[in-house]
Amino acid sequence: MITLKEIAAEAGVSVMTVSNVIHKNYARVSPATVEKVQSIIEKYHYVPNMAARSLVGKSSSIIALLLPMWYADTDSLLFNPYVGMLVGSLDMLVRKHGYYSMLCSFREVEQVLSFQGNWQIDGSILVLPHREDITHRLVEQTQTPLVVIDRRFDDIAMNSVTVDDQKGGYIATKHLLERGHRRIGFACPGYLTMSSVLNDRHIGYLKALKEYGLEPNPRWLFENYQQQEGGRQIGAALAQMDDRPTAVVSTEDYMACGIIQQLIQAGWSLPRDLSVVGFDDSMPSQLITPAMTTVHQDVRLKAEKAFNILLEAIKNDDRRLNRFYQLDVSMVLRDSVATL
Amino acid sequence: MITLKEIAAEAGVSVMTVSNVIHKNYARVSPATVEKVQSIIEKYHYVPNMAARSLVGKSSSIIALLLPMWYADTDSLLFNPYVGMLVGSLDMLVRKHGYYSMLCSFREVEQVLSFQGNWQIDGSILVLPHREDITHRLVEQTQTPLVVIDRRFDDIAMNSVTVDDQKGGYIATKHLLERGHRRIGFACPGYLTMSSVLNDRHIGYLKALKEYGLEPNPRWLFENYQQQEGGRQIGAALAQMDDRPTAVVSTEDYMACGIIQQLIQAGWSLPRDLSVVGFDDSMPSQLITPAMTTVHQDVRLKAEKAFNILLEAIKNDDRRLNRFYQLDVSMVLRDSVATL
DNA sequence: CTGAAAGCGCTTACAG
DNA sequence: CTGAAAGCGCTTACAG
Repeated sequence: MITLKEIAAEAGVSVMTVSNVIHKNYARVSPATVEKVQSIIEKYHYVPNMAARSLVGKSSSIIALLLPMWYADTDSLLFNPYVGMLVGSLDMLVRKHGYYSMLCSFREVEQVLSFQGNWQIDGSILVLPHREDITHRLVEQTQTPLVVIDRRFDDIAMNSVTVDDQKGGYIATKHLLERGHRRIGFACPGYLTMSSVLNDRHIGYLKALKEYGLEPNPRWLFENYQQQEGGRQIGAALAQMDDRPTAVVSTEDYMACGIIQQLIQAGWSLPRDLSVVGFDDSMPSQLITPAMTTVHQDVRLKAEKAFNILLEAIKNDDRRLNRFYQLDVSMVLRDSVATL
Repeated sequence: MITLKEIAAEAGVSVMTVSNVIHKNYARVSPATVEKVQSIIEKYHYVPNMAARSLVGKSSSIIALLLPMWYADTDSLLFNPYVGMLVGSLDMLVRKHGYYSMLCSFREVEQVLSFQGNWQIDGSILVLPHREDITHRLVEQTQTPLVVIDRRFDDIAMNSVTVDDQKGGYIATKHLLERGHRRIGFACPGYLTMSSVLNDRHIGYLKALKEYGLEPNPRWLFENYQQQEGGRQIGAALAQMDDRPTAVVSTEDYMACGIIQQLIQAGWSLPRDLSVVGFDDSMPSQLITPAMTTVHQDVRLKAEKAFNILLEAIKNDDRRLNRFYQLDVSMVLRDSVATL
């Protein structure tokens, strides 16, 4: 690895002249010198040492992608395909803008703060922050710009990008109502009251029912484990019920998949015997049969909005600009809803 | 952010004594001094500046996770759930061993080399390297330890972890043969001859057929687009055939999902009308109905083996130790194969 | 047990 | 247009 010093020696100029050429401060260097230095740079494939830059400058060019490990000790958040999609999209933006992505799996706020200090991170993006307490403390204590995806607090200045979850719950339910359903259940993981995301989706559900003059039936609120396992349990419960709904809105595609799978295995014909609407339009929703009608969110756009806010916060050197973007949602109609 | 210098000043000792305390060189510092310095470190939550360390030492503590962008210009490799699983597993190991993960999406070898120089990367792991030419050049030209996952070259020293693909193709086919099938097709993406991975799976398939005295039927070699789309095309083709197989081995779960989905939509009953075996045991294989019988590979173990080899290469300061590990595969029996 | 010195590769004022 | 100097935060010999 060749250094500025060696280039300077070979060109017979000072180190800072080479530095000026690299940074294209051509006003400060004669064209002849520029050319000479340039050719040596190319000859040796000079690449700057970012550690040295980071040390002297105020910027490290590193963006931290914060991945909480609040679910399982041995699982990475990247096992979740939605997170893969989000992190992948973010990384492409990071690279495109000349930054570098570092992964930071963490359990405690302190780990993030250490990490940020270790690398003089320019900014961070937090993904899938289900734990409200830790997220709140992180927002309070971070010393560098931070954007939180999928979570917003009203009592503190913060940057975030969320999805219009209320609308999502609303249009999912409304779609079923328009197809003639009046007995509509709601399926979600068992921490409905703890998660504003889930809670908003539920509020949207209630709102749509109300518009049709319907009362929610408490027996049709299915709280269970998350993902497929919970869905299978709910499917099994549905199969046992006398007074069952004709349709279910699920707050997760994976849970909806579990419901569908369980019932098909029990011999039901879907969507005839039960209509299901999922949430997120994640990959399996189009792989299963019947392909799932679901609430779509644009994950790439989400990444873009988050990154743009982060960029702005970095430029303004303001760790909490208090910027906010709410993504729209839309229905993707496939085959898991029957018209009554 | 407090620095060594400031801690030294407050403790009334030299910078290098503080450094010795941090590195636990207690033999070189009196217990009283250790305690005094320790308390100041804790009081101010000192964290080392990794850029400075990287600059002075030989190690940056950064591991690069190399993600080729040879598929689509706008897609990250992390959109692939298998890659998410792998990268997530790797990141957990990286963190556990005191390293840091940087993502490096790239298209050309030169980008990787620059990246490695920029950050004085300690080591790199390359994931999903379908492009043989670029991978080969990368192995030749890398200046730092590198482990390649899923690809091996015989003409050059390299570190790699692969899967016993030949065995995979063999046991998948054998399973069908044991269940009474004699008319068995093979479905794969259209670059069978270019990919040693796919080719090995095909060799295993042929070997199993041969054991049963069967000739492969060229009409039952289905090459198509990759993933679900190709599977759907193959499903459509199968639906049209007169002389069709009773079972298909697919080199990809996603492709197998497409086949299954297409045929169910065409009114077929699976596995009665067609048996399907997938490959990889990726997440959707258990979400669909019928749940898919597939060849399982242990992605976590794969990550572990790759990381261990990398660690060894780093310790030995040898960029091409020429270490190699081949993962075993096994059948996961679910519901997509009928007994004839 | 403790410290003064040199240096990693770069950038940032400053002087000419 | 060009350069000498200082310094970012740390570690590594070396001397005592």
